[in-house]
Amino acid sequence: MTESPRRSDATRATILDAARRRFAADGFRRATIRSIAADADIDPSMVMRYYGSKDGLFAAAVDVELDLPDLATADPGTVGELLTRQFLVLWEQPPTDEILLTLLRSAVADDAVVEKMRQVFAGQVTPAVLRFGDPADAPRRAGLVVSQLLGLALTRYVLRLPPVVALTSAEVVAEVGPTVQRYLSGS
Amino acid sequence: MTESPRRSDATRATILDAARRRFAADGFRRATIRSIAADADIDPSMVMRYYGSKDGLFAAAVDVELDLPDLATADPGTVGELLTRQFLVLWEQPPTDEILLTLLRSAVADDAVVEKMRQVFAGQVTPAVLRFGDPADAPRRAGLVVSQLLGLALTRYVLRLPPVVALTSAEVVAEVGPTVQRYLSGS
DNA sequence: CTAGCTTGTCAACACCTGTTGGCCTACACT
DNA sequence: AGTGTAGGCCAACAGGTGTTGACAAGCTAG
Repeated sequence: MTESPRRSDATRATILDAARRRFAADGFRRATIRSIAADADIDPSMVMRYYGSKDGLFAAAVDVELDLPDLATADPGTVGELLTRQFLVLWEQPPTDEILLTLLRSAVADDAVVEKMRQVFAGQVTPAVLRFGDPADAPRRAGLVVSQLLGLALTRYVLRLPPVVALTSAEVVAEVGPTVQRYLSGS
Repeated sequence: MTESPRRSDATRATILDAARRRFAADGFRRATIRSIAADADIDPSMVMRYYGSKDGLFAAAVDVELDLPDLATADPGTVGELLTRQFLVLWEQPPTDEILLTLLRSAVADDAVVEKMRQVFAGQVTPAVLRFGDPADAPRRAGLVVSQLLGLALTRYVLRLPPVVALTSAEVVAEVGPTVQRYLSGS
């Protein structure tokens, strides 16, 4: 059943890699097919051949799996810190770091990406919160948690506000963790 | 000393108004001079005549005065709620609502706008926090406060996550206010 | 009334974008 | 060895961008 690996798979992966980097650095609109192709040392028309269009390439580049921890089996007293720590890992380690940065950078400019972020929220974040506490107000609690965590990502990785960048991972967990904990537990 | 009002001042203001709306709706890159001119019922070249360039127009459009409350004279016990409430007003009332949306939408795509946001942070937010509590760690506390408040703006006004949009102003103040309070007071 | 400056329009420029089709090269199979 | 096909490159397209300059109308000062 498994397709035999073709010669082109390498270039395909190279393109996707360059695309992720460019999208992360420049956002969807500023990142051009030509610049991505140049980074991958390939002709722009190859990008079209393999991914159909710029939109197709973008869709392939931002397919992300958050792998959030199971909050149901976690220690209820430190679940806020756990989630915050995992969030930092996602944003600072390949391959999700570039993907998430891309999503956030592009969400502001394109409505289609906003929709994609809502999907990630509804499909991956809310279900995780749903396994903790009262299911009735889970969406509301998930929304508050995300407002804090995405704000952290925005100020730390996009705007790079110096005092927020200066915080160590442990400090972030210590400061922001309790906030997430309070939102999760239902204030 | 005051310049006599010219006939062109009206068009000038019309252009700036249309620009703010377009920038807020589409972000810097997607908002074109032609579309702004069309909204203002004016020729594109007029925009250039009055504002020099698209960058000049943008700079004029995002000149913002936050008018944050004086935290030194406020009740130290409710200063978090006070700041959160004022933040909501800024984001939901003209003329700052469109300006702030523009800044946030464009900051993600353009490094120059990121710099502008850092300036607003350093020039208007940090000084306000500086008037409350220990000056030594004021930048750090200001950074944490902004991480929560900008995250709120991001999820509520840009991504429009349904559960966050559904919150009333009073609910936002009740949920987020204590977080801001804790950050301000130094956890 | 006339001269001059302001306000505005029109057309064009040079550039960059995503996208397409034709062509060459080199491998793989018979 | 010969041939078909996949991988890759080049040149061009149509459309949209910010920006510019020349030119027409209209108000205002002398």
